[in-house]
Amino acid sequence: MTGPRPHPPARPPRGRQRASHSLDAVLAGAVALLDEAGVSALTLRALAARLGTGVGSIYWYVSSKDELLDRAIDHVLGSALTEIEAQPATADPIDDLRTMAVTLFDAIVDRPWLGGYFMRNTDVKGNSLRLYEKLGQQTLRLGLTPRQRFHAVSAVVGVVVGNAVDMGQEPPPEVLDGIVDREEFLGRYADTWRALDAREFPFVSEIVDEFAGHDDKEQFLAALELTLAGLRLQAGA
Amino acid sequence: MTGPRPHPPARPPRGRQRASHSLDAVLAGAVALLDEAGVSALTLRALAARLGTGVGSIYWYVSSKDELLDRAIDHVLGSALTEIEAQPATADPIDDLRTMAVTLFDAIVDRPWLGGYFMRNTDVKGNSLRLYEKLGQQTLRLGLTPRQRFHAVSAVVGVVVGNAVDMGQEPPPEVLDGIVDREEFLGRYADTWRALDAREFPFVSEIVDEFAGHDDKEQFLAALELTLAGLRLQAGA
DNA sequence: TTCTATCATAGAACATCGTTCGATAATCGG
DNA sequence: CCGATTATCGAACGATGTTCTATGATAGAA
Repeated sequence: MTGPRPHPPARPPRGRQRASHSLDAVLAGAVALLDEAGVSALTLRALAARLGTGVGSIYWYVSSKDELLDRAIDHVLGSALTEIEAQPATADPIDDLRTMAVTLFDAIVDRPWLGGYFMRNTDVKGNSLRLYEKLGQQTLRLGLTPRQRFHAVSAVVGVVVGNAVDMGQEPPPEVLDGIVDREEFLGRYADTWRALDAREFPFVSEIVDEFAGHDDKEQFLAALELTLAGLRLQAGA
Repeated sequence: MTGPRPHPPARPPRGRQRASHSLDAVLAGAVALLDEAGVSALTLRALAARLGTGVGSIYWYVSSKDELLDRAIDHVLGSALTEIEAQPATADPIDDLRTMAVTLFDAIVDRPWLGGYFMRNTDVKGNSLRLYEKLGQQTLRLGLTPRQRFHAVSAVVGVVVGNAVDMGQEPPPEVLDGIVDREEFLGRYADTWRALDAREFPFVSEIVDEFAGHDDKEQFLAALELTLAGLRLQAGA
């Protein structure tokens, strides 16, 4: 084994690039890994390899992997935030609340790995807090007590999170490798349900077809509609 | 280093105990570890030490750590299921739905580690599916389409999950060690929020006091009430 | 009783991961 | 030109999930 070979510059040192890797580059690489293969693919070594640096370098920009994940999440939440801020306000706060929630959900559809870690850190300076604020501002236009407002936003966020964690689960290897598509996977699952005794499982038996062809987005929208209906009722009273 | 010392019987081989460690014993040990210090404490080596065996033995009962976790979850969900099955049905399906959801949530309050992994596997033969069925049976008493029933149950489960994942997060070390209690931790968090500009963060500023003294259970109940109200509206129409 | 196939156990060994650490450039103010 | 700061790299460490082989226990067959 050769000793530690000192510093073969990974990049041509030409030009004046002060820092060959900024924090943004590290975050972008992390997000790319997450997008490609989920949370399990985000590895310090894999990230270093993608950036063409060593593992130690990453720790100069970030103090731990947890912080790396937090910052990566905040990074992508920034896009959702600007998108939400661009949406014009209508006369109905609850309609606006729905639009925002849908935007959030869509962001998670695009990046399923977000599902499990969404709203992990409501840090000041973070985009989570701004998102939270944006949602809350709509409740300020409703005739509610502060506590009701607080609970209303929590409920809406809860609906988003509750429906997103399902998607956050890493799909089984056979569908990830493309051997089996999602439709067939769901179909197999449904078949095991169909084999159940309809007397012991009357509900599952009745909705198995709905499950077999179910759309996550539609499912989320239905759940959102229920809490928004409840909220409208509460605000009207 | 001494060589592999063969087989010091971990248990007195008296009596007729066929297997000194049953699957139930392994699961009980896993649950105990989870209850004591969360998911990060569930380690094959820690579990082996607690059971007084070797790591390899555990793999005789379980094929992977994922399966171990799945089975441990299903193990504790069994208690929740029997508790739910013991609840007498009332005349109002939605009231029963609420009772069941609360029971589920309470189970997660007792075992915060459940939060993140709740409803991970709706395997046949598993208690998740039976729980799902039990919830669904209440919707069968409502005037809804199959799709609406399917969505209703998903919504209720979503509320439970959405409010449970927050609790599933492992608390920071300082509160886990008892140096700082939860109240003070929340208080510090709230203080950083209070320092925000009220013009830029009108909502957060208004609800910061609600947040500082908020109760997870109450928050969950409020969210649940909203979707149940929406559901009642839908069933009535 | 003895033999043998199966049940069950134990822990070393391996690959991978997050993290730490010291060595070493590159850069810049003085 | 020099010290301090900034930035980089990869070896090494400890912990973890998993595999593997060796071995003891057990029960039925001979």
